[in-house]
Amino acid sequence: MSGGVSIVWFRRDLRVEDNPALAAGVRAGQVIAVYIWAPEEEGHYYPGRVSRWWLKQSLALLDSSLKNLGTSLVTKRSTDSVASLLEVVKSTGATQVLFNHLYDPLSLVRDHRMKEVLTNNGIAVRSFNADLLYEPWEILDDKGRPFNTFTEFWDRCLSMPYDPESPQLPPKKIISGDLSKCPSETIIFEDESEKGSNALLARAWTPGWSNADKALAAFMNGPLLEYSRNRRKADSATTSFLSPHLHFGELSVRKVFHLLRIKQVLWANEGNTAGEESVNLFLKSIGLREYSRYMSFNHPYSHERPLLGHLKFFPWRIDEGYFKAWRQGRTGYPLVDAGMRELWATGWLHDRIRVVVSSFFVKVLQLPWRWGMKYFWDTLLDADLESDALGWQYITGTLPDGREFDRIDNPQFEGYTFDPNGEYVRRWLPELARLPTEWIHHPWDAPEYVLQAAGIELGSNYPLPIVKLDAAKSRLQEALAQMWQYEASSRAILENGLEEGLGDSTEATSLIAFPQDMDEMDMDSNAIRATTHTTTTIRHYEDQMVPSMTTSLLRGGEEEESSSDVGNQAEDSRAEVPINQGMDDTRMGRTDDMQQVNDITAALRSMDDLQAESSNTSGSTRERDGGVVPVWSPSTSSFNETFVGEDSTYLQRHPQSHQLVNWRRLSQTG
DNA sequence: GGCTGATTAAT
DNA sequence: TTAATCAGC
Repeated sequence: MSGGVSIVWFRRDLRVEDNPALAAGVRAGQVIAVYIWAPEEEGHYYPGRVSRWWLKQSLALLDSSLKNLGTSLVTKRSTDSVASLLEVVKSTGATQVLFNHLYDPLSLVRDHRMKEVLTNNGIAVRSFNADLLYEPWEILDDKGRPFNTFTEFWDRCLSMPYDPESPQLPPKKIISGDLSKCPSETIIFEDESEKGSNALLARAWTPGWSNADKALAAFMNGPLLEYSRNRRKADSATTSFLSPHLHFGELSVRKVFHLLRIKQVLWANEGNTAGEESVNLFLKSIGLREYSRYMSFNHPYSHERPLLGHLKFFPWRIDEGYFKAWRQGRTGYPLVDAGMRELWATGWLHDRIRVVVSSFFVKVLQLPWRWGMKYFWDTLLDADLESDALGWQYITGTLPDGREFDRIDNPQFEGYTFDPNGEYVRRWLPELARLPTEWIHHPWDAPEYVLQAAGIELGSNYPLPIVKLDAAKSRLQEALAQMWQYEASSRAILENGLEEGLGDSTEATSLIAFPQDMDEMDMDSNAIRATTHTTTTIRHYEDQMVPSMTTSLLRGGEEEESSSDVGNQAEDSRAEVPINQGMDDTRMGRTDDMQQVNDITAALRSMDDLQAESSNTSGSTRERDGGVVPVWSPSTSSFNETFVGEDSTYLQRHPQSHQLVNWRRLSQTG
């Protein structure tokens, strides 16, 4: 292979350090580094404004690093990244393509297709792990099945018989391939209207892999020590600020892991238990990121479907007024509103506050969790499909180890926990700045003279609670009762064998469309065309395993009518929304009966999908450093047996729930 | 040192 | 809510 030309396809691995694909290219001879911008392939998940801003800076820094090493980054604007890649291969005479793995559902499918297309064109394709401590298929329980609770997963990660790969140094020099026939194309990452807002971001953030390294050092030499003590503050100053760097792969998580471990040993030797504990906690948050990829790989639809089936029947409120009030920070609950204002203003939110606002969204407002997830996607600087899907499913209670759905968190109490002095609220809600701490998290209880002295007129310059908590509690009980009822009737339909007629006669989907005021954007059907047949290619150990996904499963995303940029919409309409003077519950639209019928039929349909799923592919094993690593197969992935285990307390308390999505039963029939 | 009620964190 | 840890007896 020496002397050959390799394409190194950069995606979310925007670093030269500890980048296995790049290193392999350098070893093999000449390198052509390529970045392809094809956001239309992301469908609904076209990157938001702040995310694009970050990407632009990060690519510029990567390019300059590559230039110092001897080549430069070729950028391409495309609507079909596989076709573009093939073009680059042909125009440069490359003989192999190297890339690092991604685990979001769209990438899994696209990368698999890419591999097939290139291989059919006689091009060698090799892929690597650069994003995780361990590949998802390496972490299995004693029976060889994937874990379905985080704690078990993470315990296993920390007790693996072999350590995560050690981070590699950057190459000293790159021999560039001939770029003359492969010119870069200009990529437009921001439009004129976005530039003003983006200018502010540069004050707080410095994207790019070398800056990520500095941020890591700053965190490890500073806030890390106090991490366990400080993590309960709404104030972000004590967090690592690494998540956007990690999202774009500017920072190697393996490097983070190894450095943390070294630090931990040092502190342990000094008897510094607080420091030791802090490292454990921070590692856990790294672990959650790992787990999000793990879940996405094993359940490639988890960004749009609840993993516990009964939630399909929850009667979400399709209420754009609620949605808007939440986005604008006008719910009347100061901690929630402060969070939403901070998110809007900065693209950032402390993890604790993300939990607060999303829990409020799902349980008090009863809005569909995917709307909230989409808004996070559009506005967060560290927007990350896998992490956000995991987070929202956790909050919604659709994971076996998620929060319990029927418990409503109280923003007032959370306020005094996370923001005891009200500083956070005062910073983001200037209209409440003069309110004494005693009332800062529940202004609706404040005596009139206190409000007057603080210049607050509730319902005028700050809203009354959009929904009172006791009302929210009873509404939630009703909704849950309804959910179980729908679930029971759909189960009855199933057991009576009526599913065929229903399942085939409708195009319904269990997905609730994003609000109509978002721009329509169709998915590129090529991008999500699933491969239902199996290739017999021999896998290299570093190869990407591909969970098989049926077309019908993926089509859920296509069929959906909607949307792209919630964030822009929010911006446009921000000023127009009057303060909500305590909304009348009866005005709130529920998903109507038709929607419920659709949901039920869709649930039935998805069972067909699952059955189709289980008939695909076959498993095998292969060597890895002397150990045997299972290759992905349906029996170790996805849909069978998962979440019906006895280990889930939620399911124990709600035994009805797993009748519907009993994947063990499904895979037997499939 | 062991019991008991309070506190807290929970993926 | 519950399990685990902690303070105080």
